[in-house]
This record gives sequence, C-alpha cells and structure tokens, in this order.
Amino acid sequence: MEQETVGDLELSVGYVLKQVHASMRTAMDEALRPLDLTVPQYACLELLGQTPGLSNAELARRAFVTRQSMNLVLRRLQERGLLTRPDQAPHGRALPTELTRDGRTMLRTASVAVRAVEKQLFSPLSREQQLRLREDLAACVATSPTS
Amino acid sequence: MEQETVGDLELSVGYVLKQVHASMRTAMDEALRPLDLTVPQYACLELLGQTPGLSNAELARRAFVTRQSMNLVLRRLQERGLLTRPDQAPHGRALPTELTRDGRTMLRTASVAVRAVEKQLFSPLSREQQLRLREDLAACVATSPTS
DNA sequence: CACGCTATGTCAGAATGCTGACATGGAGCA
DNA sequence: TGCTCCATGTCAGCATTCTGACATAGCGTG
Repeated sequence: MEQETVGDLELSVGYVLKQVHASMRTAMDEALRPLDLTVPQYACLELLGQTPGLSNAELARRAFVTRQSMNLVLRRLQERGLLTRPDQAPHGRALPTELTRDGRTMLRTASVAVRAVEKQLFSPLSREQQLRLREDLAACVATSPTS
Repeated sequence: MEQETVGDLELSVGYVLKQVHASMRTAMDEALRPLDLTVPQYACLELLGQTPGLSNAELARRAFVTRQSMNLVLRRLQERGLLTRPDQAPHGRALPTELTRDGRTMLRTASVAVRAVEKQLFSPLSREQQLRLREDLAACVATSPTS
C-alpha cells in the first residue's frame, strides 16, 4: 500500500537529512566567517591536512565539487600563502598540493571552530547514538556509485 | 584528550552526512532531469502538494533557499502552467500558491521518481534502522535555531 | 612504435544562488 | 490617529558553481 506522494515531509528521511545538512552548512559558514574562510576552502585545508600532496582533481572529488571550482579555491588559498603547488608536475599532469606553515596554523584554528559546530549540532545525541548515526550513514554511501 | 584536527574525515559525522547528501542530490538530479525539473522546483511542488496555499517566503524557508531564489522557481513553474498565484494578495502581501491540475500530475510523477531514489539510497538499512536514522536526525534539527 | 583511452589542469560562457536594498501591507501600541 | 516594527514580494548587482571544451601527459594494447 504505497502512498501517492511523499506525504508528510517530516517523515521523509531525505528531507530531514537535508534539514540537518542545511543547519550544518549555515553554522559552519558563521563559524568560518571570522577566519575569512568559505566551507569549500576549509574542506580543502582539512583534506590536505589529512592527506598532503593531493591533486586538484582528487581534492575536488573528496570535497564534492567540480575540478573547476576547486581550481579557484586552490588559487585563492595559494594567493593567501596557505598552500603551495609546484610550477610543473613531477609526474603526469597532477600538481601535488601542500599546506604551508601558515596553512597548517589556519587549519588548526578552523578545525577547532568546525569541531565545535559539529559537537553542538549533534549534541542531542549520545556518544553511542552519534557513532551509530555515522555507521548508518556510511552504510548508505558504501553502495553509492561514487567512490 | 582532544585531537588537533578533525583527523580521519571518515570518522566525522559531518563529513559522512555531506557524502550522503551529495549522493542524494546527484541521484535526484538524474531522476528529475527527464521531467525537466530541478531539485528546488521539485521541492516546491512537493511542499505545495502537502500544504496548498503556501506563500513564496514560506516555501523558501521550507526548501532552504532565499525568497529571491524561490521567486524565480515559482515564476518558472507558473510559466509552465504547473501552479497559479493570484494577481493581488487577499491578505497582507503574501500570495498563496496553488498547484494546477498539470502541477499535481507532474508532482505525482516526480514524487514516484524521488521516492525510488530515496529507497535505493537507504536500501542498505533495514526499515527499523531507517526509522531510527530519521529520529536521530530529527533530534538534531529540533535544537537548531532555525525552525 | 603507434594508436586509443583515461585523467588532469585550465579556459570561457551560462546558470544558479545569494546579499543588499526598497516599497508595500498589516499588527501592535501609545 | 499616528508611529513603529515586522514580514512579504521584488529589483539590481555580485559571487559562486556548473557545463562544455580543449590541450597535455601517461598507460595499455595491437
């Protein structure tokens, strides 16, 4: 017995997911504004902090944006002296990106702010519930075509 | 004992949430493309299906976009004859929007496609897990400033 | 070796969304 | 009544992102 439309949107997992995502996005924007960082810029720094030497294309995939968008992000961050890219590729066309000292400092500050946002957002859930939530969400991306 | 940065991003609830959101968005785009509908347009139809007579501003809030963006969405959908807005407001400035017959038909088709996407996306989870996931996510938005 | 295939970086144009601003209509209050 | 305050609809300008396209570098296979 299927219903005609989605029905009460609050009962749709997708809609609630979008709600939480929107809240997180807004909160992150506010938290990063004092640092003059956008969310994609922060994501880029965080990815490079965890995995130095990533290429533009790889960063784009992991940050869920196009190569072109990430290219602008990298250029902007490079102008600000937060990261470095070699003038020519050591292998293939990929230019491995590295954080500068300033970049690492900025990352630490931004990361603290973002972790505070996450902590606040998921505070209604117990530690066990948060872990379970992460597991459940991870299970959904596992079967996703992108990976 | 707190770590310096977020650390392994796969262990961050926020990052995994963003992953799932990106997957859902992509899948919805593909599912709605044959109908020549964007995700915000579909969201608008779905909201009006559930609650006829919503104003532009109210639709914007519930679809997580600005009034200006929703205004363009409404204009486009009105041009296509999927919804109607009175020429002048019956009360205040708010223009109550209603789906047309074509709009309701389009909504039914789109809704079926989107529900298929959701079903596929969350298929790794059991029915109980999906309900629990929705509950947990809902708990997070409950304390959010936006409501 | 030559060819096709894939991936990467980048340029240009279009689409989409947002910020700032303004006028209007209604509610609340002195 | 007159004033303030707030919400709504809408216009203009800007920022960000995406789509399409192209050249280049490596890799595999014949």
